[in-house]
Amino acid sequence: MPANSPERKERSRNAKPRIERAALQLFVDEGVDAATTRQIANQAGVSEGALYRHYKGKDELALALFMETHNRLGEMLSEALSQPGTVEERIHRAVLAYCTLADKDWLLFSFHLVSLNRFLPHDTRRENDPVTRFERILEAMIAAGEIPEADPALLTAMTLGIVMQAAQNKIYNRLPGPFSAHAPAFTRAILAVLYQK
Amino acid sequence: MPANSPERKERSRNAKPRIERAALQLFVDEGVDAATTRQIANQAGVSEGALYRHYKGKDELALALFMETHNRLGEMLSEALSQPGTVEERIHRAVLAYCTLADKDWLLFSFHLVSLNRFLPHDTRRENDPVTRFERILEAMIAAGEIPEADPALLTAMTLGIVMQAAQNKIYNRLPGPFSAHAPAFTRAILAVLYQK
DNA sequence: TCCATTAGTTAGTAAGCGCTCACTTGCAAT
DNA sequence: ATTGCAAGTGAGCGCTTACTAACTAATGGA
Repeated sequence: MPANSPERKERSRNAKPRIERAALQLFVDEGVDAATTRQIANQAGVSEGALYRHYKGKDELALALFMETHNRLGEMLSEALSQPGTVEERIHRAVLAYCTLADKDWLLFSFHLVSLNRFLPHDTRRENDPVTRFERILEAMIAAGEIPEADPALLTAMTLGIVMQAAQNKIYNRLPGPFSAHAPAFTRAILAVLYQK
Repeated sequence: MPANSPERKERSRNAKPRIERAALQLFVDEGVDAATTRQIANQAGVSEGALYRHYKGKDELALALFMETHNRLGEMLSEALSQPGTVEERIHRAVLAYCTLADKDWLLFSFHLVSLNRFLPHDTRRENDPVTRFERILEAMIAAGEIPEADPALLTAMTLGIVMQAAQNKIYNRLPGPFSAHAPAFTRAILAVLYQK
């Protein structure tokens, strides 16, 4: 043991991103409640207190990570669908945007998907979340006679389900490869449902 | 205060079902982890210890409630799909079975749906769960030439998504009325995806 | 009627949790 | 060099939680 290196303490830098990645992994694997702040800190190679330099607490951390995807998703969907073009083109743009977002950071995306039940309030009608926005677009398409008459809420559920359940199954390792590889299939399936009968 | 009724202790009967209903409600509303044993007992009008007469602990209670739906679902799906008939008839039977199960006890069904992420292990290939069973049926249909060639895993995800996302949206009060009211629409949409292009 | 068994109650405990706080460290501006 | 501040540390605190144990009440068959 050299006398000139007496117990150097290793102090870590860039704690914030390391905490976020560790938290995401644990939140997805164990669930937000089951993942403890100590686990997160250990996994991040950081002390527990560091978490509270950047977030008010565990809940705020989880919410911030969720909202990162949620807000971005809302924007991307709105933009993809409101741009001009045929129904086919607009749907395809939306599907592609969703898939690309998923592939860009699969862990962050997974967390959003498995946490929807926790963060979306169960009763109130939200006005601006991705689902509601999508429903409004379908309503407009029906009103414009671009797709056949149908219940917009039901159409929304079914078509979103096509893509979202596929993502769920990918989390369970039921679908290999990048998610966007299936984008054309999703688009075709959605159109088949929209134009059905 | 009458002297002949000195502090009658009200002891409750039928604790087990009362505990189960209270637990379901709290599990769905707050999440399994957030719902405490005390909350469950209070909501059930029962003492906390009563829970442990019937279940080893909170986790076992939650798992039992989940499995009640999960196993039954596997059976119903298998039966509906393996009975003889056209593809249309078999799919419609399966959809109807799912919807009927949902309507018969919506709370129990909701709990199953929102808890899939907690109870389905994330990595292993399960051999006999409802999703895998459904995928095998689709494989067989493709092999028999009853539906066009396609990736069975992807078809499974997309078609299940049609119904399951609709159920999710019903939990969020986005779809009014009984769930089975939409069964014909589900069947049509699924067939549109299966026969697509 | 008696007693064995099941079902429900109550008070309590140990463990684990999120979070705080006094402290240290490195960097940037002066 | 000096200093101010943002960032990181980790022991420990207060509180909640799931669970237990000793007890009591009801049930039903011999």
